[in-house]
Amino acid sequence: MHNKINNISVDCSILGFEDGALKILLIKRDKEPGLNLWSLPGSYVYMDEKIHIAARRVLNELTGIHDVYLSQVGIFDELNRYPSHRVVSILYCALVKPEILELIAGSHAKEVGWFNITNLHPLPFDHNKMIQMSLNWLKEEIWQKPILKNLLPNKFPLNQMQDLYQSILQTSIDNRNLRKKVISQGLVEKLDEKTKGGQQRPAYLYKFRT
Amino acid sequence: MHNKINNISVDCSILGFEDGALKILLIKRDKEPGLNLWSLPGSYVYMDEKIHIAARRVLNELTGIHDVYLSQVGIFDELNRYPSHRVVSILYCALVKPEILELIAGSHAKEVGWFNITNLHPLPFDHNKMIQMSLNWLKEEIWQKPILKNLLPNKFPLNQMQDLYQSILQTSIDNRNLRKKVISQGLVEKLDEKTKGGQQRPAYLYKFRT
DNA sequence: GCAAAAGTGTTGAGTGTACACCCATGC
DNA sequence: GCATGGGTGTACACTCAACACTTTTGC
Repeated sequence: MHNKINNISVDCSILGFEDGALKILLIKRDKEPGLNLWSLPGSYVYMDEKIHIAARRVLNELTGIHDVYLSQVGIFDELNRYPSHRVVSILYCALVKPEILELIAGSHAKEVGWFNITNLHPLPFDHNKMIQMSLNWLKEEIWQKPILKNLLPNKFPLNQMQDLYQSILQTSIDNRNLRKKVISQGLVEKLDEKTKGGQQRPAYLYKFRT
Repeated sequence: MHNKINNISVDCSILGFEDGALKILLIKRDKEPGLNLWSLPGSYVYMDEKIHIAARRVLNELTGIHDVYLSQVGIFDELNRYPSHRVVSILYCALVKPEILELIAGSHAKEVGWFNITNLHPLPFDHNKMIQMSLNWLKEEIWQKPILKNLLPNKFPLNQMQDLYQSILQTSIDNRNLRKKVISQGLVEKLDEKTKGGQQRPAYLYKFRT
């Protein structure tokens, strides 16, 4: 039924944000080539399956979760990118909220782990390049669409949002300017609620509008 | 030698600008499916060929020309987009200067023709969608990169440039504002030369910088 | 009361947009 | 001299970037 197209695959770069740092989800490969190496999750595309469906399938098999933001970011087609034969891979990037992040780590389908995206060790195939492309894609998208919604909790203090911007852009941002911007643009909305349990002054929580 | 990957193809949307209108190059298909229908030029990708090379090959076979601006714009993967079997197609968009435009029309490799991009008749497969995506892509790129360079002659009056902007964006633009913008940004440079042979006041010619 | 993080305003530069008339040439 | 397209300037609104101190809480 589900014949593979063995020249076309998808790979997923699954990003999350925790403890002020961007993380990526890797799996320990359970087959050759690259057995036991940490790598991006991926799969061949089936003959009767649209490509983005294949990407969702990979995500679901891995996490059991459906409502994750997913976007196509590029094509990798180096002739020798995969050792055994020619495989063209379509790269997808998924963004997951912290609420789901823990859940995924606990899944027992495969051995999975969240890795800090900075100073990541070498991965097999062209997976480091793929991650680099995901980050570049994210940098571009960040000002175009309210995409950070998918990396932040439903309620968050603005400073957490600022940390996220800074992690992605790899620069520091003026807090007054950022606050003014996201509020005046109507991107976020202040709630009647504050953080508690912190060691200092509590912060107002915000949520994304729309 | 050159085995086809028969699930992966490229299609090329080749755009030009002439007589104040955007045009697209179509070929009359010389094989089934769609024999004798006008359509985008395309080809399977070979096993030992990168995808963008396949796109250039299509262009070269058709026109004999090498230095054409070419960019990947999207992937088409509807299950039934091609009648006989599953083919995933990568869409490329090429931009050609008027100097080359005539030349291509005269090539005798295949029956080719330039068509006005507005009110284009229905094309086979998903080719109308592809063209639509090319136009959307062009609209986005137009302010990001000095891409119009590839659609205008080497020397051109600013009003011609304005016509091109307007054709692409499908809106009218204030000429003072546009002139100010492209000059102050250093996008174009005034030459010591004017149009001649026109029926009215000659216009200064400009060229793209870089 | 003090350490630590949260929160807040103003100014200047630059950019985008709206808008209407004179200019140079061919005929 | 007139029709045709070529060319020009100003004023306002908005957006962005730079910059440092006060406030609130937990301990």
